[in-house]
Amino acid sequence: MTTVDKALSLLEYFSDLRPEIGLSEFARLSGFDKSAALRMLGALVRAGFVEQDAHSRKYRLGRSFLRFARMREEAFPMTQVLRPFAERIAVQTGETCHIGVFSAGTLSAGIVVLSPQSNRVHVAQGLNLPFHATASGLCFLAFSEPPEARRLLGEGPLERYNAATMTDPKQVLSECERFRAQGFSLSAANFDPDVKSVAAPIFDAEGRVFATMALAAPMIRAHDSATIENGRLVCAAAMEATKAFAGDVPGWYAQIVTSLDKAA
Amino acid sequence: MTTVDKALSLLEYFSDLRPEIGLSEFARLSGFDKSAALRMLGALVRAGFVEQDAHSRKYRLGRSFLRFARMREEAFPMTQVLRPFAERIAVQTGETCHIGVFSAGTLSAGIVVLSPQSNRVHVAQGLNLPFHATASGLCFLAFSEPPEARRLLGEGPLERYNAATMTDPKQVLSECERFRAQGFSLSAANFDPDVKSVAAPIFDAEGRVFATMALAAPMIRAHDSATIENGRLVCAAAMEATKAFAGDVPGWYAQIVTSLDKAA
DNA sequence: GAAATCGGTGACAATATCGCACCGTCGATG
DNA sequence: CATCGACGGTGCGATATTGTCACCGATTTC
Repeated sequence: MTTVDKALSLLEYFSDLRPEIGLSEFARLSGFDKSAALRMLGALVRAGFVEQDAHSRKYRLGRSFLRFARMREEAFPMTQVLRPFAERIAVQTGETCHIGVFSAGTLSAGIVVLSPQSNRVHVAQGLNLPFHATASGLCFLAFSEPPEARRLLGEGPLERYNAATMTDPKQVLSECERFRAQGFSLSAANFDPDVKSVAAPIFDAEGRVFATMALAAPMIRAHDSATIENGRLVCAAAMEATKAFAGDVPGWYAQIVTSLDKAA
Repeated sequence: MTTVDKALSLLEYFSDLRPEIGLSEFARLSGFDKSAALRMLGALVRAGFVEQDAHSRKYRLGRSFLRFARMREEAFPMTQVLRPFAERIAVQTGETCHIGVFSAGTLSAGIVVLSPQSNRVHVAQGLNLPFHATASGLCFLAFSEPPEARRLLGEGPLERYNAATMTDPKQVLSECERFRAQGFSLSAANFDPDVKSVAAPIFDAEGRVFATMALAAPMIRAHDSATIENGRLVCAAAMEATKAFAGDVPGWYAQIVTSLDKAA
C-alpha cells in the first residue's frame, strides 16, 4: 500500500451521513497517526479534494470534484448515455429503475429514475448498494470474476438489514452462480423488507461488469410473473445500454438473454 | 512536496483537449520518471480516480469523481445555491452570466447561464478562465491577498490571446488595484476580441474570494453606460449570492457596493 | 478548575520512493 | 520484411519521505 493509496483512502470515510470529519476522527477511523493523517490531508487540501472549515477546523470534500466530474462526463459521457435506458424501462414497467455504478470497491446508485406510480420504491441518488443484500450488489458479484467477488464480500458474517438478509458469504456466492446462469439477479426483502428487485449487468469495453441496472418494485406488485417479466426486460435494457456505452457483451451472456426472450 | 501532491498533480494534465494520457506522456508532461508515474497512476486507478483503457493503455479520469461530486453537492450544495442568482441576472441584463469557481490553482466556469438573446456570448461549461485575461480572473486576483495574486500570475510574460491582452504581471496587478477599489473588474477584448465583461467576487465563510460572477456582452452592446450598469448589478447579485452561500462579505466591500447603488 | 480532547508540531528511526538500466511489444519507415 | 524508435512496464540500490511518539496551547467537559 503506497502513501497515495493511504491518502486517497481517507476520502472514503466521507458519506452522506458523515460529510465533515475532524483530524482526530480521521486518525481514529483510519488507524493512521494524527501526524500522518494531517500530512495527507494537507496534500488533499492543496489539490482541492478536501477543504477545511476555518471555524470548526473540520474537513469536507472539496471543489475539485465538481471540476473533474464535469471533465470526465464531457470526455466520457457515461451518465448521459445510460440515463435514457433507465428512463425508458421505468416507464415501460412502471417501477423505479436505478443504475448502480462501481468505483473503488463500492457500488452506489449513480442514476435513479423513480416509478411514475404513486406507490413506488424510493432510491436515493448516491445510495450505497451493499453487495450481499441488494439485487444490484448480487448482480455485480454474479458477473464479476469469482475471486474478485470473494474479495468484495470479505470474510463475513455480513451485515444484517432484516430477517431475510443473507449473512454467510458462501450462501451469497452460491446464489450468485444461479443468477449468473439465469442472466439477472433477484433480491426479495434482503435490504428493505417490502421491496423485491431484479438487476442485470452492464459491461465495459473489456467485457467486465462495471454497472448494474435494477428494477425495484413494492412487494405487493411483485408476484412471480411480474418479477420474471421485469427480469427479462431489465436484461434486454442493460444489454442495449452496454452497446450504447461501447461496452462488450460477452457472447455467452447475449445467448442467455436471447433465450429469455424466446421463452417469453 | 509530498508524494501525494505529486500523484494528484498528474490529474491536472487532463483537460477537455487532452482527455486521455499515456504513461510516457505523463512522464514527459510532469517531469517524473516513468516508473514513478506508473506507481502513482496505480494508486489513482485503485481509488477509481483514473481508469485505463484496456486497448490503448491510455489513462482517463475515473468514475469516482462522479460519486464524490454528488456527495459534495449533497452535503454542500454550492452549484444549486449559486445558479439561481446567475439565472436571475442573465434574464435581468439579457447577457450571458457565468460563475467562475477556483480550485487547486485554476479558475473555471462552473456555472453558465446563456443570454436569452440570439446575439450572445457563448461560454462553455468548465472553460478555463485565465487570471490575466478575463474579467473573472482579474476579479479573482483583485480580491485575493496580493501575495497570492502574485503567486498565481507567476513571473510572466503571460500568454497573449490577442492584441489587447495584458502580458506584464505588473500591469495586471496595478489594474487589479483599480478593480478592487471599484468593486468589480472589467475586461474588454483581453480574451475574446469581441467581448466585454464585468465580474464581481463571491466570498466564502472566511471572507476569502473563492468564486466570481461575470457578465459577458458582445462589444456591440457594451457601451459605457451599459457596462457600468452591468457592473453595479453583478456586484449586487454576487453579494446576495455570497450571503445565500453563508459566505462573509467583508465590511469594506459591502460599503463599496452600497455606494455604487446610491450613485445609480 | 482539573481533566480530557481537540488541532497541530518537531524529530528520529524505518521504509517507501526516485532514478536508472533494461525488457518485450507494437507500428512506422526504409 | 528488417530496423528503428517509442511504447508500457519491471527490478533494484541509493536516498528522501514517511511512521511514530512525545509534546504544545487552546477548547470543551464535567
